[in-house]
Formats: sequence, structure tokens, C-alpha cells
Amino acid sequence: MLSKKSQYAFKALGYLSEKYNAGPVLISEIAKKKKIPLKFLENILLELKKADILDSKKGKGGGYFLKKSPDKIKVATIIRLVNGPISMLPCVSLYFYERCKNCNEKHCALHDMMVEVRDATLGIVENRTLADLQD
Amino acid sequence: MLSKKSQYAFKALGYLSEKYNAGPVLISEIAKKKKIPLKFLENILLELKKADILDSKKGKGGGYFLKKSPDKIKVATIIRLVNGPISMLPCVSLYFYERCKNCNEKHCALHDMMVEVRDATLGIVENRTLADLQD
DNA sequence: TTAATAGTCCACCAACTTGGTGGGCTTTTT
DNA sequence: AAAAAGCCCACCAAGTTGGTGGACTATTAA
Repeated sequence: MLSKKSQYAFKALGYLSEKYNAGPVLISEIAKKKKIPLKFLENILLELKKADILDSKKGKGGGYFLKKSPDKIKVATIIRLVNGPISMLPCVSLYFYERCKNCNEKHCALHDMMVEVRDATLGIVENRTLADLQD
Repeated sequence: MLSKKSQYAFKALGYLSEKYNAGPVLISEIAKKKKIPLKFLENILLELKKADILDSKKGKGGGYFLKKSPDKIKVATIIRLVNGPISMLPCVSLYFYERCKNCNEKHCALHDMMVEVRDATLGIVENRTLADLQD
């Protein structure tokens, strides 16, 4: 399951996608419109900024905005960033790989099944972007 | 990600599948062969018993065994039981559904995407059984 | 140059989950 | 009656989740 944090992130990013090229958006505006606890949202947006998804401006007329066009930001990227691995097993993960002790990956049936699940999921989330997330 | 508990559960169930119809298997044997902490495994097997997946016999010659044939026990069932929801969002879950406040499910793009992900995943795990999990 | 605006950063928090462990009790078989 | 083996309860440390509070810094406008 996606954490609440991830769900908040997606809502906020969806909102920022709609406002793309309309100048910076206040944290407080996003929080209010999307009903996200303000301080929590602050942390999330900062994290997304550090990950180079968002940029911000301080002072009057400031706020947050997408650094790239919504259709250039993949859903998979956001999930990995905010939520962590997409795969069901570490030994199957592309970005968070950890080898599996006492499951030799050459012929582990669970491993193989989870590769399939991973690819099925990636087939979707790697091919959708924030542009697909607008209301 | 599947919890370690789930991974242990699958290893244990895989082992019990191989020994299906060969009489009860000791917890200690499973723990040793599959390198699972004994007391932890005890909890897991008990839980699976209460969920009607396993049955057990006490005393000498006792142990655990599958209640049904391995090919009758779906991987999806075990995941839900031991790990919880398969879906990425509560509002998309078939077995752990919770309605989504401030995402009206009629036209929420994230919702729709996650339905796709869910179905892609279920397409696999609902059609594989413990029989597919033997080494 | 000062005040207002708005993001940044740090520290702390309660509640829950995860991954266990220990010890005794009960049931079954010999 | 003793041994075997599962059952059950309680407890634990460490980490994660979902926050909150407060001060600080950068920017802009008056």
C-alpha cells in the first residue's frame, strides 16, 4: 500500500500539474485545496524539491512549482521517491535490489513470480506521468 | 514489499507443499531447512492454521500439514492473509476496501491507474498456487 | 530599512508495526 | 507417567508513520 505521505504527494503534484506554467503555488493553497496537513505537506514538498522534481521561490509571489513539464515526470519515479520499492521482494527490485540469502535467484519460484508482478506493475506506472493525474 | 513474515510464510508453505501427503512436518524441521527463526515460524504457522490453510497434529508423529492440495491454495490468498492488501490504495482494494475521502472515485485519475495496477497484479497472483512455488 | 511573506530546517512526539524471544500449558502418543 | 509437539501469552527493541511546533532565512514591497 502507498503511505498517506505518498497519497498526499500525488494529490499535491496533481494540483501543481494543473497549475504548471501559472507561476508558483503556495503550500498553504495546496494544503487547503487538497486537504493535506500543512506542516506535513511542507516536508513532502521539500523532499520533492531536493529530489529535483519541484522548485520553489521564497517571499511574496513565491511558492512551489514543477521543475519539468508534467508529462515528463513518471509516476514510477514518484512512487520510488516517496514510497520506496515498487517490487514485492528486495531480490526482484530494480532500484532497491538486495540479494536474497537462501533463495538462489536462479530457480526460486517465488522470485520468478514476483518478477512477473513487478513487470506488470511497471508496465503501467512507468508509462504514466503526472499529466495523467489531473482531475 | 512483502514483509519478512510473508517471505517466511511462503518458504514454509512451499516446503509443506513438497511434503503434501507425506504426513505432518515438524515446525523445527521447517525452521531448520528454510532457515526461519523457530519461534517466529511457530506464530506464522499457527496463524495459517487459524485461517484454515494448515492443520496440525500434536504429540509424537505430529506437526503441520496443508489442509488442501497445494494447487487449491492461491498465492493471492496467502498474501492477503499474512501481508495484507495487495492494492496500492485502500479505495481500490477488493478485500480491504476503505472509501477515499476527498477523492471521488468516479473520476480520480490516481484511483483509475491503481485499479489497473491491482488488476495486473491480481492477474498473476490469483492464478498461481502453492503448487507453483515448489523449488 | 523595515515589515510582511513564504519557504527551510530542526527537533520532537505518540502510536503502530515489525521481527522477534521466553516460558509455561495442553494435547497426544508410547 | 513421560516424552513429544503444538498452543498461547506476554513482552521486547528498533524502526516507521503521520504528524506538530518553533525558529530562521531569503525575497519582495512599502
